[in-house]
Amino acid sequence: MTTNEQPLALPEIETKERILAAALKVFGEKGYHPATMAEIAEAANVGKGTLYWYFSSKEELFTGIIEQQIQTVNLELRSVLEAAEQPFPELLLTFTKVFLDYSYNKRQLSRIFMGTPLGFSDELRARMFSWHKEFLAINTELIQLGLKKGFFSPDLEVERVVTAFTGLLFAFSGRQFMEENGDQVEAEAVFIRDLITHGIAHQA
Amino acid sequence: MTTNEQPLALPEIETKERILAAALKVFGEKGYHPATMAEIAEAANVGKGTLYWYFSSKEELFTGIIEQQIQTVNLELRSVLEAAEQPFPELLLTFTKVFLDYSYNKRQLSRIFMGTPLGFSDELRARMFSWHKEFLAINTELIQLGLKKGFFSPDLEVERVVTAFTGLLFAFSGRQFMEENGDQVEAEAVFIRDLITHGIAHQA
DNA sequence: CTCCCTCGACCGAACGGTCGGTCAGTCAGG
DNA sequence: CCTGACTGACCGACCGTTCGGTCGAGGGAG
Repeated sequence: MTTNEQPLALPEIETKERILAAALKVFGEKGYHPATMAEIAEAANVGKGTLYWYFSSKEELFTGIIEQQIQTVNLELRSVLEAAEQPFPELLLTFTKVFLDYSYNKRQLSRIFMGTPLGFSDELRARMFSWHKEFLAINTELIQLGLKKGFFSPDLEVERVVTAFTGLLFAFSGRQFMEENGDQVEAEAVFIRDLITHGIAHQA
Repeated sequence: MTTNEQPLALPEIETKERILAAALKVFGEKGYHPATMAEIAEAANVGKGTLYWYFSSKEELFTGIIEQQIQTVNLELRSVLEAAEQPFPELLLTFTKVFLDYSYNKRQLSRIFMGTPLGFSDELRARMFSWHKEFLAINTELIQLGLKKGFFSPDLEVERVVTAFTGLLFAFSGRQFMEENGDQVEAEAVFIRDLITHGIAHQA
């Protein structure tokens, strides 16, 4: 109990982490179908067979990496909702910033996540569907919190608001085709909050 | 000159149209990579070789079909901008409606268009990039028109507004993962216009 | 009208290449 | 010397593309 601190990192874990990181990179750069296992193996500095020691298939590797990433964002977002005694516009701002921060840093994730959910096995498609629903659920919580706090008019359709909000999040997180002028997270989050609260027409 | 009216439709044209329609369908359902030429051929009721009589490669077939579709939307959108003596909020509404109408009917297109631009040849990637830029250009025209008409405050960053607007368009056109409650085009377009003009907070 | 030749749209078996997945084997550590 | 992490040559399935060939319409000659 005294000797085995953390010095010798279990090689098992290290390799698995290396594979996951490489998979995120390669899947993020090329998308699911064009990414090859050989490429991932090379990027992880392991043999192709090693991938199959840790993961039973390309799909499992893919779902593994995505689920891990999504849980990270979702956790962060949920913690924003929990610590929510700020007034709603502040909350909206923080939420937006957390999301944008995350997706600027892990650009690959949003690329994959935004990507067409097409041409996958039924199982994978269902999985992606449920990820998306979970993400929508968190956003719905946010919006409903706004409703409860009297920020939104009660006759607004929640689903519609959620669609709009996530659309804005994705649009600013992605900029997938364009060059990045990232790290304007603050300004962009403010813009989104303002757009939602009072619009962007010249005069009120 | 008197006899050869249009009775015998040139079989050539008919087949090519059939292939294009089949390609739109299959690419739209599965995305670029998982779609196979065999599948497209089957859907078009032609032999696989026939595809190569009309198109020199899978990529060319793909770019052909997309370019045709995109030009259609772009043309419609531009015509909205041209006939623009309406006040700006009306214009915004019409523009949005046209876009949503189109993409509800041709759902495949927006799926492909929104899809990850990943794992393509450099040439195809560049092509997709330019399609996207063209679409952004049209939206920029719209926003700039709003600026000229004094609808937007002059110190708003145009690019930011365009990003937000296209994000909203895509979010409502897509609903890619969700069931469709389409044909609410009118209501959704109104929602977007209102969001932009005065926000959706409870009181002004 | 008929025979035959030409032509080009169309076909699908086959080819070459790629990729996910396998497995017999290696080797370091205990 | 056993165990288990790890390897990479290899396999079979699949896919884009090619190519030799079919078929039927058109048209010219008899």
